[in-house]
Amino acid sequence: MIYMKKKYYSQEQLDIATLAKALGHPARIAIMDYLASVNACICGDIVNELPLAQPTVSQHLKELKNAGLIKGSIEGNAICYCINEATLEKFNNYMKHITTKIIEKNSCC
Amino acid sequence: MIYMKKKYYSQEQLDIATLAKALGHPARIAIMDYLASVNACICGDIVNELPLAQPTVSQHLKELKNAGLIKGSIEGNAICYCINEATLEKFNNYMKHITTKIIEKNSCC
DNA sequence: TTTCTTTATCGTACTATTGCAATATAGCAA
DNA sequence: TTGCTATATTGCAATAGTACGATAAAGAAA
Repeated sequence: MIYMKKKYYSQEQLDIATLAKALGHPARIAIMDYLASVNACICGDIVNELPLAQPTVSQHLKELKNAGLIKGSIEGNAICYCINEATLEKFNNYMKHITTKIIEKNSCC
Repeated sequence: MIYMKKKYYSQEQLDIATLAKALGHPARIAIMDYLASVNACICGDIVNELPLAQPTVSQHLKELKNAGLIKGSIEGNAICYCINEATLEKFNNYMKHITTKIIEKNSCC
């Protein structure tokens, strides 16, 4: 018997997957780490912090920015990047939500 | 002037990126959602839950399993999957850690 | 103005991911 | 045994991601 496929993806599932995907590369995790650890918002120092060429770092920054995980503001001829707390919070809440749901139940394996 | 690249990625950064990458697809988020919401650990019902063919679902389950996000146990000729809480917790802790670091500082943009 | 500095974009090569039909495997039922 | 059910694997086509050299853009400095 052929079953009907029950559903496509919800907007929330799409959103969370986009955020996770943006975080799904060590270079981008390293950028987030770095931005979180630096007192002020630093721009192109990230290039010196990573084992990657400048265009590659720029590309990773663009992806993080597109996902809403970081913000960039122009400062002279440099650009100041920093983490967008709100987006990170949204992601954390979703993950916490899933985790809580499991802990409430008795898992069977 | 040519700067030396300061570092490569830490093991933690590699691990977290792997977890994020595994979560970086709506189908795999939907699987996690479903596993979290179902009272008992269900196996191939996931195929009926998603708009994907069985081999594709099997592939996504394999990736989640490889990342350590889910566990599978054989039950007759079926396989019972469930979320690996420990891995999810590890991921959540890391994300929480980054978020906390930012909130402590005054971000500048 | 010219030059330097900083970041973004383009073009391209390479690699990885996604999805599925077909097939294989493995246990259960008869 | 044969057939059925549940998953996994293979093979392949299409798409997406990664990395970087070359170059562009745009403000700062001289």
